[in-house]
Amino acid sequence: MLDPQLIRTQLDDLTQKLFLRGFILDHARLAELEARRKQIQVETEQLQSERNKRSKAIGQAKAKGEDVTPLLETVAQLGEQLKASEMALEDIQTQLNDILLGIPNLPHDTVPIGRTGDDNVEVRRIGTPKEFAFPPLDHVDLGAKLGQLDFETAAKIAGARFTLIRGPLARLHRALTQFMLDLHTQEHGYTEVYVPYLVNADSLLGTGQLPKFAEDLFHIPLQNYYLIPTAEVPITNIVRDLIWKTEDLPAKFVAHTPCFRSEAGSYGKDTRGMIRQHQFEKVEMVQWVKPEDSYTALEELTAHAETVLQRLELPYRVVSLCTGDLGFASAKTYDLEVWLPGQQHYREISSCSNFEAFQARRLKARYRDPNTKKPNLLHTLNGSGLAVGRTLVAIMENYQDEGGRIFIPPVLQNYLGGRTHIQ
RNA sequence: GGAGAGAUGGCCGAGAGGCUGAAGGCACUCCCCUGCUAAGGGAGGAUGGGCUGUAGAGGCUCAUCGAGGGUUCGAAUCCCUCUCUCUCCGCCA
Repeated sequence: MLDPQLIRTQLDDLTQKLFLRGFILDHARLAELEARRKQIQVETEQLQSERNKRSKAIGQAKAKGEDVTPLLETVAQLGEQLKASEMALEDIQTQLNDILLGIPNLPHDTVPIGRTGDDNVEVRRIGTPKEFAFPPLDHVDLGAKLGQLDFETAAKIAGARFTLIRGPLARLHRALTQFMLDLHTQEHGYTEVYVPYLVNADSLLGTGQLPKFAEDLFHIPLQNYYLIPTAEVPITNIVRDLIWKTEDLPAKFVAHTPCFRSEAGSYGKDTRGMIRQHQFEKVEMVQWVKPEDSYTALEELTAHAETVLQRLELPYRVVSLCTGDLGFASAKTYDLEVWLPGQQHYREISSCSNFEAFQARRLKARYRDPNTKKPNLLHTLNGSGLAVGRTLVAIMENYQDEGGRIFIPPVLQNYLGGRTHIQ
């Protein structure tokens, strides 16, 4: 959520910045609602003040043993008036709040301006795609050849967009999460957390998935739980409604969780293979930091994710998302895209974002500023480190040989009991 | 699932219709005292919002005692619903 002050004081500027990311703000309606809000709120508070004064007087008169009936008469219609005013205020505040909750974050000044993914800017490219002496297969064919990747059985058990992995490949998949967690906890200073995979609506509201993106989520209506679409939700909500100890900043947490996404609206997109699934594993890094540190933190967080790719010796590039491609809550995002020989394309494998105070405002996530001694909103960040399923895909495709064997990257071999390849 | 108890400021903990935005304590900030530390004395201080403004100085004001409704001129305090926590029994990985 944006600072409501911006709507009062810098509506034009705001409208313009939001336009850059493709969001049309209903400027006139907002201005009108805001004017009415101001009038009604002042009115309501005056009435409340009046009521408080008179009630206090009644109490004092009563204490002295005086007759209070004349005083009671003077308050008689005040109650009705107040009730009507309060209802009007509540109504308008609900309207304003609904609008506010639907407004995306403002892009940071360093975010490239553009409309679609084609306008994203490549920041750097690390590693060189391997030249294969044969036409490299994609992971689906490789998995079928190995007999270890089975989409048909998964479809029977659950439906489309699910995967069944067998044997050594399943172990490799598990090894990847262990490797990633070990790296981030042992070398990057993150605290591992185990979190709920089902969350309530408040948590999703806090991180920004609700109310706008309900159709992307799996919802369990009976108990009113939602399956998490990313560990960002449970981890970031650790700070909800808290004043975090300033000496415990920056806070850095990492978790491995499954992620569940309905993928509504992506029909026909990435239908082949395990690139886009209803259920996938991810190792997620989350930080909350002082506002002045958040852009340094974004660079560090991105580097932490990159380290995974570097250790796995996978070629990748870093892309700065343009204003039009930015996620709803993000002020700035770097995507890491790994090279997939089977597709001859770089594909997103991690997304690292700085949300500034956008989530923190919804979450009431604060710290005490040592200078002012006042609570202040934190900045939150997160990034995948990495998406495990896609990492498995990347390893299969980049480490295949002509016979369809998959070599295991050296850093992973210990996690697989010394195994050097899968066949 | 059954029976009971509870939820109050950064933390602990009183309060049981009006003078309580909330005693007391801890932690915190400032001052005094002390050779240093410890101890002691004094002062301050919740959070969020609105209006005004010499616009992070001030002034006025509203809301908030788990959440949401209700009763009342007036609710932390009474009533209803919900959530969560704890204890005992049952069940279970």
